[in-house]
Amino acid sequence: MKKVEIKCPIDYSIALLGGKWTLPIIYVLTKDSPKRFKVLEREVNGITPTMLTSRLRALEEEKLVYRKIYPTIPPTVEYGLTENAEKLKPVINELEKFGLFHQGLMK
Amino acid sequence: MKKVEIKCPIDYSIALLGGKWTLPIIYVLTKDSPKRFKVLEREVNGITPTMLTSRLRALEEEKLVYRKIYPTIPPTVEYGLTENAEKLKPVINELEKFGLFHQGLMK
DNA sequence: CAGTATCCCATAGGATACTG
DNA sequence: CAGTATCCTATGGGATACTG
Repeated sequence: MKKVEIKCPIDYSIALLGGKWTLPIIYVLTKDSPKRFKVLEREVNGITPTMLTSRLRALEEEKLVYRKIYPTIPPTVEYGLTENAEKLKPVINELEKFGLFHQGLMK
Repeated sequence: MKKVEIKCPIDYSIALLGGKWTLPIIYVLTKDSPKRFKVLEREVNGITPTMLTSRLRALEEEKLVYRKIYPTIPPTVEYGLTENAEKLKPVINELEKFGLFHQGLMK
């Protein structure tokens, strides 16, 4: 057991999740998934299409989000959480608890 | 990281903790606190004095770290976790678990 | 020892316009 | 609808040198 490198997974997680939009996107998907692009754009407050596309592509590569295309006219694309993303729920839950605590602390 | 008035606790936590060095600094302090500046510089791998100072000042303002100065020659300054920072342990723990899981997933 | 003072840069993120 | 294509900016972060 190398206790010394135990902080690496934390760096790793922060690199993965620490962006401005990553967890907000995942969060709205935890409440209801899958969702269409336009719905995400509306529910993730303040995000632009460019950023949304960019983050969704990354999340796909990281196997946290899947993408399903329906060849309709006009196009329909659905984004949903993968099984792997289930593992994020405790993380989100703890971040939420801490956020609430610290917000209370600072005012 | 900027101080914003964010409603969503998750956005808030990410804004607070999402930087490159914040959690690494806190993490080494969870293992043993307080620590002197030089010790932190050594244990937080890769950090520069500039960044370390910058992050420690922010963490002080956020009441997660305290600073104690001993008027010795040469100067001694100790940094330690506050009680509030205890609330971060579950967050760190979950981030660590997720990091390990996802690292395994991706290789 | 415990920092500052500068200067610099990459890139995350944003604004706007356009398309299959 | 679901994106791209451009272009641009702010700032988080880094390198180096210096000081009370």
